[in-house]
Amino acid sequence: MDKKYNPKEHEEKIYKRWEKSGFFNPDNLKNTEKGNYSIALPPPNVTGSLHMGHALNTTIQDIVARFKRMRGKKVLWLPGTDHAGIATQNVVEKMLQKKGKTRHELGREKFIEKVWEWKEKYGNIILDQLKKLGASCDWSRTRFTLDKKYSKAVEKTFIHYYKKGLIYRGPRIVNWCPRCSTAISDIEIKYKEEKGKLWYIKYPLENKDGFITIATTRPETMLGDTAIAVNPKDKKYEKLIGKKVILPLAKRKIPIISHHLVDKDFGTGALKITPAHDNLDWKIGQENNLEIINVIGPDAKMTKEAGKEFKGLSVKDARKKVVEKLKKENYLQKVEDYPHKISLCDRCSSPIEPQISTQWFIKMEQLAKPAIKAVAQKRVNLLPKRYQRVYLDWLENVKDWCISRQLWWGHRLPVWFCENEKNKQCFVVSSEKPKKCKKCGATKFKQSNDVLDTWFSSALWPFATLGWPEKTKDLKEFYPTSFLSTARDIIYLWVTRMVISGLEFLNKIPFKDVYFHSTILSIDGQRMSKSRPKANVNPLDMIDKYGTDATRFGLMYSMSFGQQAIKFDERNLKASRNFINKLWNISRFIDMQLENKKIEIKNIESKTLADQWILSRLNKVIKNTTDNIQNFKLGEASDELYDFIWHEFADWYLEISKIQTQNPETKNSTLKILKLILCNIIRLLHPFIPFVTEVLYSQFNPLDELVMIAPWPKHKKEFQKEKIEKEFQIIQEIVNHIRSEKIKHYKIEKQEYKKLLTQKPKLRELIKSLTKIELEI
RNA sequence: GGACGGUUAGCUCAGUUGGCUAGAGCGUCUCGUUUACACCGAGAAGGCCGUAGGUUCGAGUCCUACACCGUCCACCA
Repeated sequence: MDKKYNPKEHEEKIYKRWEKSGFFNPDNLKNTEKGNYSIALPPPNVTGSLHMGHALNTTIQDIVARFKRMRGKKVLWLPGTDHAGIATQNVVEKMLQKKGKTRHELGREKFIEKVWEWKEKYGNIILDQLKKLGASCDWSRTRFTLDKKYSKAVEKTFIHYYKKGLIYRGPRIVNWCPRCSTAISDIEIKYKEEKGKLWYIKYPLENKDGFITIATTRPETMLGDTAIAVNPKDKKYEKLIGKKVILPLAKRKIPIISHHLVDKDFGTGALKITPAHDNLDWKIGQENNLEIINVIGPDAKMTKEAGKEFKGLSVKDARKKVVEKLKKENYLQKVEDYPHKISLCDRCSSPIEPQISTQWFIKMEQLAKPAIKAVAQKRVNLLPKRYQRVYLDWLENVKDWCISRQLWWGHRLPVWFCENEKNKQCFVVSSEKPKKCKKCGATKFKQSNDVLDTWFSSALWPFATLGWPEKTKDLKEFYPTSFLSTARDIIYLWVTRMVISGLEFLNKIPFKDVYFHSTILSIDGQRMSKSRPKANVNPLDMIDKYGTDATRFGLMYSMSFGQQAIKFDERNLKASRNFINKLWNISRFIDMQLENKKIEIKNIESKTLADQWILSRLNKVIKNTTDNIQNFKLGEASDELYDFIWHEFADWYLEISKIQTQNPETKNSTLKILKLILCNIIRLLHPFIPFVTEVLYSQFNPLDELVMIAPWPKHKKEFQKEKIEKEFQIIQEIVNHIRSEKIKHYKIEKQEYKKLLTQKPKLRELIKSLTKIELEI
């Protein structure tokens, strides 16, 4: 064995050995009478490249998968990727842009071809990166959300909801991203604080002197105002309700109405209503039958409704011009600085323009109910516990979900519009092109141009990957899945919707335990992002520098169960690399001690206090590690293993073993115990640091066996002895004391210590050997 | 505005049901090449456990308020 462990020499070879063994595929596992255990890998986007979050999440899942495999479960960890509608389309569009082309020039079919080409070339990079992390996924079952079978499942789902009356279509105000030119759902928006202004604008009252002042952050939208609203309880405006004002610039007459949602304490307490470009205004507009005037188009430019002089201007320019004119015409009362949040597209960071557009929605209230129940009744176990509240709060107040997107890359809606001059709104919902429309008699059809929200298909991941809607063997064996590990920022986007669809289509929860892991931040406490390359740590660089095992262990070592964020500290990886090297050298030492002798770990005799102590400690550690992994407390488990192996086994027992092997009476029993402990810790560590433990396992097992499927250590209670541990602690205390005081002669004072050393005179010898000091009792 | 996290050694973090003489890794300092390991060993220094109250024989741990940092939610125009 080399003096140092060099990960690069082993990792690739070991991974190939695992793949060759076939044991990533549950069908090849033997002795799996303990039942099935399945995990669906949260599918990374095809556009994704490995970041720290993936490294963390993959490690967590791999530890659980390997642990369960060693515990005799038939483990399936199913991998795959997500087509990631907007994200992927954007990437390919950008690529085309560099060549000076747009997707529209190419046309839909050609463009989709291009995206597929891109996907074939780059889409699996991330999966290869997961392999570098040691992921024990069954790659033979890899799925993609746009696979033919998967797409069938998506279609079936849509048709099912439609037939149930849960899907409807209609004009609504939606979050419109002008850059992606599509609608997006409420949860695909992010917010950014901006130093804005609050403009106070006077709206003159009709036929009267005087005016009502409103405050707005978006003066350009006033061109589309169709009312002013005040709170019905607001006394200062009481008498004005029902009156009319003249809208400045446009010179339209618009009514003053009342609505309880108007905050009388904000601004002047009067709110201008632009139903076409604001959520609240839309709502108030609907309830009051207000006219809708679209002044901003889907391209974020002013429309002709905005008036001749504004038409074609960008929102920004229109704002400038509107403000100038208001000032000139003396409508502007004042301007205040006003920091506020603007909404941005989560994918491309363009400002969202609320727009009225015809979209498809799914009614959520009824669907949410069983999903609420499942978690409230703990059939789905969300961990850490506090996230149950987060999950429930959202579902209890859930809004309808806009599922249509004006993109090309994705699952096209199984909706066929009738090509009929008279009725352009008539359509048939069907997986195949229909022959004839029963409603309007049309025989010619055109499929809807919209595709479904990416998350609509992701919602089916736990079962569509297993072959649903067909009743496959896999579905029967591995659904519901056992465990989901994911980031908490997709609770709403993904987790809730998987629970909903699992219950709707299979009448069973999609997973038993859900663990929301910590978010990895850079060491300055900021989110890692591409815009700050220095703070953004690439896991592959870490693997290169410290090896995969150290990267994995370092992540686990920095983690603790409930915590929300981890400030990534490279020092933990370094410490882990050193720990792995320590393990390597412990093994090397034992290997040398064994002198190629075949020592069977049978009939263990513990002849000394140290023997009994280390066996007691080992068994306690086996128990705790097992419990901790079972409860997903992987940080706690790795901490304990680190401490036990380094500071108990190596620092104490190994040193004592050097003395014990000098004595023919204790030599053999000591060697046996050394080997026994080592074999156990190799197994306990395997889920965490799979590569080095596999190498070491081969070193001590000449047979071509893999630790990957070796049985998990059993906790033997009879070895665990409190009294022995206490006695050994006394020895440690005495030795530590002697060392710290650097004394040459030591007199034992404590009665308890005297008693022990009188009872067991050999311990005096031991202390002497460890400290080279004569004891006086 | 609401909800949830965090605040413990110079840095990054552990501290279960209240018993702590508050721990680890890194860093600093002092020794050290002895049957594995200098990616090592032995040791040392370093803490009013965010602030202020309260409960208790006893509080880092429980309660209340506040401050700062962070995350999520909301129809703050």
